[in-house]
Amino acid sequence: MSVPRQERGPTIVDVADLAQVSVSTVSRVVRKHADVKDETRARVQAAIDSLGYQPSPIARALVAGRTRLLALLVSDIANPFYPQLARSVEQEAKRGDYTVVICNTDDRAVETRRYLERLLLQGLDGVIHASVSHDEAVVHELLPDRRRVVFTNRPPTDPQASYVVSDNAGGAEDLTRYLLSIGHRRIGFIGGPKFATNAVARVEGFRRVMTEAGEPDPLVAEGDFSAEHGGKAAIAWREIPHPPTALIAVNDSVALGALEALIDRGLKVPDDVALAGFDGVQLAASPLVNLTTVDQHIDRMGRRAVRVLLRQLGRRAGPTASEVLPTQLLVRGSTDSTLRPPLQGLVPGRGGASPAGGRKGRAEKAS
Amino acid sequence: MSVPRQERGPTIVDVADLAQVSVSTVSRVVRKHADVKDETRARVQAAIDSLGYQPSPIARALVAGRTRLLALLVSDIANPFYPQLARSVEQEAKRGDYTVVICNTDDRAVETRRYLERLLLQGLDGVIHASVSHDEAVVHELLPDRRRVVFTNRPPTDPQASYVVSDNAGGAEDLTRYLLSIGHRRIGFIGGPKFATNAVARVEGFRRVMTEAGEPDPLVAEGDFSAEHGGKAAIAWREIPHPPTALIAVNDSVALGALEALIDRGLKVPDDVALAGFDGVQLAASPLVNLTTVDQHIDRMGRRAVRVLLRQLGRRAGPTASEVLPTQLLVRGSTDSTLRPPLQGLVPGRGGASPAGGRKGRAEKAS
DNA sequence: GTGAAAGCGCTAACAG
DNA sequence: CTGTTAGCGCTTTCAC
Repeated sequence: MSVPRQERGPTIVDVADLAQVSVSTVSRVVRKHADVKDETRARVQAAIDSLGYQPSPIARALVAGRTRLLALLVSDIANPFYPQLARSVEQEAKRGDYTVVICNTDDRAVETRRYLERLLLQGLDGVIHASVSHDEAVVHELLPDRRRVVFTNRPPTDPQASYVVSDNAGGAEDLTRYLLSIGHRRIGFIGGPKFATNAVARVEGFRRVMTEAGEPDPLVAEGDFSAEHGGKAAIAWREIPHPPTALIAVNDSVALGALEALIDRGLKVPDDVALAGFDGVQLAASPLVNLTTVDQHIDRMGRRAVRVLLRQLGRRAGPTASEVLPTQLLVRGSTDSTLRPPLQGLVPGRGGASPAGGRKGRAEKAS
Repeated sequence: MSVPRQERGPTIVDVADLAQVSVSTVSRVVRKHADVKDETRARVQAAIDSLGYQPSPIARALVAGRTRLLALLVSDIANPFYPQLARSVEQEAKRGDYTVVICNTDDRAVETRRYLERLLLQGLDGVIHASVSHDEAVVHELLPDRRRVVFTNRPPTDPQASYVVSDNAGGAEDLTRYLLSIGHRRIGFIGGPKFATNAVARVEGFRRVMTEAGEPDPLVAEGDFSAEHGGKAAIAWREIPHPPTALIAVNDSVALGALEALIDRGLKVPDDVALAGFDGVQLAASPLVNLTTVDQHIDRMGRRAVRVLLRQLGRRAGPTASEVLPTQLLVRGSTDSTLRPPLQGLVPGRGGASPAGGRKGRAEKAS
């Protein structure tokens, strides 16, 4: 393993030599810490500038036990929800002079463990946990200090744990009420895995409202967060006696899978079946998709999560903090045919008619 | 800044004490380096196990000047191309016991500089540069050792630089020839920024084939990689005297933007205008999109890039290596109406006809 | 105000 | 085969 060694720049000793002071004085100047005589400070600063000296984070980390490194744990970077979250997390972290590492867990606790073990040894300072895996125990085991972690996207079980999540149940309630209000009675919920507490909360909200509406035992399909699951569930329900007239997917990705599968079967959305998602990813707003959804304000959630984490990291004994953010229902063409439907009527060259074309109503209306 | 200090686990000294040997012996055992008597090794190993000792990467990095940390520079994690690339890069890096940090440059050289400065100080070992920004000079300035960087996605200018890229020109040529072969003469190319060498190569391939076909001055719209740009260019060309009958977008994201804009105007794809992309992102295969594209085999590209980088990192004097990977044309409904068109004929509830439904031909055929 | 000295946890000669 | 000895580059008492 004769690997090339990183060339190092000037060290604190070089600066000290040049400025004719001790290293401790240089250290003080660099950290603008204790009192240093103005003149000395100036001399040291000049030496720093002329050498282009920059302190080594590695050495600092060795001494301080801190790295200004945060990890963002996501389920699947290929699910558009996570890149959106990642961008906002990264941006906010940058403002606090932290760097973010993105880690894909694939919702497997073993991956959570792998990353955490590795990065903690590497000197990780904190974790933004946006993955929904059944791994809370692992996190608490590896990071017993609750202040170093903030859960987002899904609420944690541990009452001590810090989190920034959406009002998942409330959002699902709003959405369900809306579907009932436009006349749907048979509504199917394409759910996520039962270890995902955000998915569970959404199902609960749905169930609650349905029960209130006199539909105490609505259709619910458990599964994972894959588009395939969405597609399969949507199709399976076409075969049953009284197929649902509306579907709610546990998130936009699953909704997209359902939409694709429905299209594949030649079904019309929203006329044959209405469809809604949850998250509010950008893609859902595309005219190709035009999906009714519950907006989590992903950017805000990411920003808030970082703020909360940095606050906890910043003081010695501060308690953990938590936030529940409101959601917003976005009604689009996939449930409301007076708006543009998910898909314009573009038909193959031979046969089939084309629609009126152009816009049909506003593309979207907030709840 | 009274920040909580990371609790540290047992150190090498603890192990040495327990095993009644010197730290160097422990170090040897840990690194399975020099010869250690079996009995000693066993004793040390027992101590390691009982203490649950794990060496500190930070201290190692301080001594070795290496961290087993790689950075993946991407233009925009929200462009589906990059998450797909990131997954394969991450996976391959994991196999070599490296950890990958994903960095968004937004295609701004200043961001490249920011990340690189920061991470190099942090002890970054190598860089997979998949962002296409005009920042090659910055990279070479900050990382003069060419072995520490591999460019992917876009070919670098520096002849010494290592890279793993697709045959961008060739892919564009294949695509253009295909469009000509199905009868298109007026083809518009929605290009990217001129600082992006991959985009430039694609335009060149396009121009070459068009010239050969007797269309020496085809439509080309320069711009950025945004979906907006795709939409605007596609629309703008509807207004000119002889609008193109086919469009090629510099990548799938731009193509998606164009598709959305065309739909928005009530135009039919591929009948009013055919549309193709470049990249081969998963979304392009969706029945909602069904986009003809040039497959870059993103996963393979990411894997190869990591391999090349790790090889260069691994030996002291090995020369830099480079690879150009072949592409594959994927013909789908956005250019071939005998396949399923991008959008099934789903029309609003009132008015408009619905299509035959079900599949129309194979969803896709390789070139 | 400033400096000297002792590490942080590990690796890497160099001796035995 | 194994131990001793220097550091890696920085922070941090504790003196002066």
